[in-house]
Amino acid sequence: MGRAPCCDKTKVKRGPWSPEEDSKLRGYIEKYGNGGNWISFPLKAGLRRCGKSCRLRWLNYLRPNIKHGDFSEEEDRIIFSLFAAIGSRWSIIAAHLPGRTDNDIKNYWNTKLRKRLLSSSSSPHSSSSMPSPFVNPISQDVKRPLTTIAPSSYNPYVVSPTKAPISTINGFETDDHQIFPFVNPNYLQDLSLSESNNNNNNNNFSGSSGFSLNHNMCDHYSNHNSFSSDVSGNRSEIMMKQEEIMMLMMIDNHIDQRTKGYNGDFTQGYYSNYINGHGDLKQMISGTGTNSNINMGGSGSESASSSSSISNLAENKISGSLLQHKCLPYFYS
DNA sequence: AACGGTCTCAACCGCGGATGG
DNA sequence: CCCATCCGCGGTTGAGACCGT
Repeated sequence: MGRAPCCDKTKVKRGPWSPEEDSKLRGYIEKYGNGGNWISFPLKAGLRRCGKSCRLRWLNYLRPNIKHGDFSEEEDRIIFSLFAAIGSRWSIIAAHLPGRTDNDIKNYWNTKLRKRLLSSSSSPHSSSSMPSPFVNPISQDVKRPLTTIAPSSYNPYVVSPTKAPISTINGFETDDHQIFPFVNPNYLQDLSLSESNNNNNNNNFSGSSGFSLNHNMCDHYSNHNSFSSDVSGNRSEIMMKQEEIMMLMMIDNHIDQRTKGYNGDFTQGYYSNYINGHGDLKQMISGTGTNSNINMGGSGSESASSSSSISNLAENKISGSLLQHKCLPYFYS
């Protein structure tokens, strides 16, 4: 049994609003407000519309101080940062952009920003002024799934005990030189970050500063069982959950900002708590919640001994920045 | 000019959560 | 607690605008 509709669809007008309807809606709200109840609002205001439709029209279009028109670069930057931190929480993102509605931002993301993000990932030297965290110097030298793959169709844990080369797995073709991001929601567990100087771990992708990208996926592919060997010159491929790659975006972005003297607060404590499973990733990145005040100095043997590794990453960006390594994330959807 | 494909964005839909009786 | 109602959100749709041929 489905949910009861909020109103009788046969008795209300649908589709675009006329200037007369707009005027009625605006006039009534300016005079009386919505009366605390959108459902009964149309009757009171003399509109043959669904209450939800009235609410939407008011909030997204008629309400005062709504900003229409192009987004600024600063707004782009804020959207990128917040999306990286919290995902598609459009209402929260909108709260950081006065005059913009969640619907506006959602549309803008879906039609413009996401495409820019994708094109930046396939363009090794993007000239775009927006953050380009997906820029990958070897992006022309990778394979991708040819078409959208259902998440369940790709499961190396079940299908691939023989460690087949990644290029033979569903959808990959050797000669495919394009990149297309997908999101695979299945493999959150396959990736984590840590700060370590242990380069002997085959499941680590180690930057020169001792920063490690731990991944279990490589267990499943004999030709990718060691990222450290791959980064010495050959391509690496890795499956990542969207949230994970967004985290890397944030890291790279913050490292970027640090190199420019930005007074960033995204430092080691966040990593440590993330990799130790102590905190909520979103809270850590967005700086909210109980993990927002984690001290950055580091404590305990591991973090104390590597307290400067994030700084090292910043200072040795060419060798240290994750996304400049030949480690390409694939997205699945 | 005509046509078809693509893009944009206002509007819709249905769900989850909050609230109050 | 349970249930009904409403609100707010995020995903999706589709009409019209735009663009390339």
